[in-house]
Amino acid sequence: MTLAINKRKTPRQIRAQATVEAILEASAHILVDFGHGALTTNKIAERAGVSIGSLYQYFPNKEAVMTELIRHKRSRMLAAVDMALDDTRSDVFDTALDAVLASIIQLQLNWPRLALALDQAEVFLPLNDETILFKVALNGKINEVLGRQGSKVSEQTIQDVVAIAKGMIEHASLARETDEVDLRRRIMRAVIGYLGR
Amino acid sequence: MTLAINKRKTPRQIRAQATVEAILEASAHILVDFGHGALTTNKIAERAGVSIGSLYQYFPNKEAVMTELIRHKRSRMLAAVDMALDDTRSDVFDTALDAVLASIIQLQLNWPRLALALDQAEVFLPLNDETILFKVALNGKINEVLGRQGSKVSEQTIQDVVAIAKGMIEHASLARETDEVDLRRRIMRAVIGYLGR
Amino acid sequence: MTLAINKRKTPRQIRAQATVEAILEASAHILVDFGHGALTTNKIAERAGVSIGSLYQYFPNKEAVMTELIRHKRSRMLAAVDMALDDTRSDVFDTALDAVLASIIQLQLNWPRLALALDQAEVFLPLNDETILFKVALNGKINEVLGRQGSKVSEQTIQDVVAIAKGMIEHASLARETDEVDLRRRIMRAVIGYLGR
Amino acid sequence: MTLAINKRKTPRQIRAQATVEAILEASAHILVDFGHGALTTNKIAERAGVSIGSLYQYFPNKEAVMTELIRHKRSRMLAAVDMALDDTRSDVFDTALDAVLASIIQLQLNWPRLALALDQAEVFLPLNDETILFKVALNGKINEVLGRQGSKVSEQTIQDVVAIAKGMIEHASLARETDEVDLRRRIMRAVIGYLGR
DNA sequence: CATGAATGAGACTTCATTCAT
DNA sequence: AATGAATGAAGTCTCATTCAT
Repeated sequence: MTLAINKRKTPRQIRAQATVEAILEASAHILVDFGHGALTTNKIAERAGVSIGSLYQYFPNKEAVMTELIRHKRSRMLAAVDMALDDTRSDVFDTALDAVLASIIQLQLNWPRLALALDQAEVFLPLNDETILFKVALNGKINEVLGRQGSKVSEQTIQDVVAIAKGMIEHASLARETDEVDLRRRIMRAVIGYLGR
Repeated sequence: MTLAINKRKTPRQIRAQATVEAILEASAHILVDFGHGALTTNKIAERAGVSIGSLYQYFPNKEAVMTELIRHKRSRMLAAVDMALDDTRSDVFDTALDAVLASIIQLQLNWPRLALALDQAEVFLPLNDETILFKVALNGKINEVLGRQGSKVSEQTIQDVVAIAKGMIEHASLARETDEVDLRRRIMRAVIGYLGR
Repeated sequence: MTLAINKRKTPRQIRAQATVEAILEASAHILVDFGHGALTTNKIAERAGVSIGSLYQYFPNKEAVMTELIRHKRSRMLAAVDMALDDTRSDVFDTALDAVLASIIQLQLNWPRLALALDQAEVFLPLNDETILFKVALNGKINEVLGRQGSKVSEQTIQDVVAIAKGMIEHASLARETDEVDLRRRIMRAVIGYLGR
Repeated sequence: MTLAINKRKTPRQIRAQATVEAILEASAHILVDFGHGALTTNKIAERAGVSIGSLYQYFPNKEAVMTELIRHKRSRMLAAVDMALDDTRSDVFDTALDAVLASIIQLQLNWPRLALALDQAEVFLPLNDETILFKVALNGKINEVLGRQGSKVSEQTIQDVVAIAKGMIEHASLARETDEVDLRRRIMRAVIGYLGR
């Protein structure tokens, strides 16, 4: 039992992993193509090429699928921000912020419909521990970026910066903007303006 | 005309008008108390103290109830902005912007749950003519405010300002902020910063 | 009370009569334009320019409206047959049959959709006394026509002749035939052939 | 292909096939026992000993159940006519017509109420491709029968023969006739008389 | 484990009919 | 009488979930 923990995945586990991913991918596609209202467990299973019974083998209920989708999105976002921070050779504030914004924007504008759908779904889900943890983690990273500016920033400031960026990125998604560079420039302007130089 | 599109029948008697209002009020309460997922026509009718048949006498379907709710919210918002602009004796930019923000914030923080629920619902509804008209009208008013600053502003700028304010207000709603004055101050800072002096 | 029975209709009665007729006419139009499935009491009242309450003033229920429509159709049919028989100067069998068929065909092909709809409705209604009386009356008249042929005819023969004519006329309705003369000729052929000269 | 049009899902397991048959049988029984107006999806499912969900697993809507019933009836009719034609050793016209009539009459008088109900339902359904194909197929077979008479017959003649037979058989159904032999004799008389030797 | 048939609560909606005004 | 607002039983259909095979 315990011995197996760190062992390479058995074929069974590999297949299970593939099934889970097929289900998540199918869900994302349905959200993108037909919207939230068309996301039913039967359609997900069908599109994933899996039986409905199998879906319930891996997810206790429909909400769990959505939750997992959101979890993935959050992971990608945190990872993207981390990578942006690592990539940033200089510790210059502007460069770091720019890099972080670029990574987030890219994430959102890549599949704007999916991103918007997940944004919506997030509101449906109860404000659970996981959500709080994510926000704490993200705010921590943003804090790190803003810290490079020199002065200390308050929690409120961090939240405001996130709110500003989120508002502008979501609007860009809805407006089907595609010019990521321009969007980033405008968000930079808003954030820096807000921070008051 | 436009108003009648989603109506099945225009109430002629006072009683009918009361029924329509009861339905809308009940819908708002359910949204606030239990959220979007609990909003069913039967529950609405029950809470409104009205038969399900009466609901369908005045609304062709469930979506129409939501639409009407959104329509009301938009009307209130435009009216509030108008009033803010009228009230502003001076033509000073800052004062006008402050007044407009105050009125909008007040609307949103008054019933934050309802406002958030309607924000969500708005995304579900297709971007129909009515939505476009509302955005044009709102942007026009914001343009008027920003114009008092002296220089001309682009459509993009207007949209960005709206996006910034919307993002910050929605975040405040979610965070259950209650200090409207502070929120307004921070939004002012972001907007003025974005506009660049 | 009793004194009034034979008096000229009062204005009130005249208005009532007009309402009843408006209702029946509206029903016929709806049947013709939208079919049986679209015939609802509210639509009837609306199209008749009458309130739903008034409809129920004159008809105890929806079925009664249909029944009255069928009653009218039957009256027209019996009257048409009577007239055809009266008009026929000669007592020659062929001429009489031809005249009767002409009148019935004309009735059916005039508003084929209404006629078909009423044919259908007839089957829905229970086989009541009125229906039996109508059939007896019609068969009596057909018997009279067939009698002019010389020999006596059985009840079975009468029914068969009616069935043949009804089958052919209904098919002509469905097939949207318009050549009444040709249809009559073919029915004559079938009936005379059946009677065996 | 054509068969699948109104099907939601083709049953793969024996259990599923049984469900579909139970639904159709229940529908037929309800039509026979209570008539068209009592045929509701809930009653069908209940009588079939199946959940309402199962009904909708195999039929997209209520109309599809009726359609399938009619489809079955048509299949039985075409098969019966084919068998009658095959059985008829001699190519004598009278014998062939007699055999065909016998098979059709037998079908209709077997469950007269069901047959009548389906006749009615047929009129409700739009004259779709399937209906046209059926009529063409049936007329083709009748043409074959009539052709054995020697002379060529027109399309009009075929239709008239079908209309005569249909009219008489339906009347026999309604009149609860049970003497199939006599009915066949009378129809033969009408058809042969119409054809005029 | 996988499959997919089956389930059934419950959502939306219609429409014949009633009744206060 | 006329009006039309209101009623609510009942019908159609969906979809998350279970369970026998």
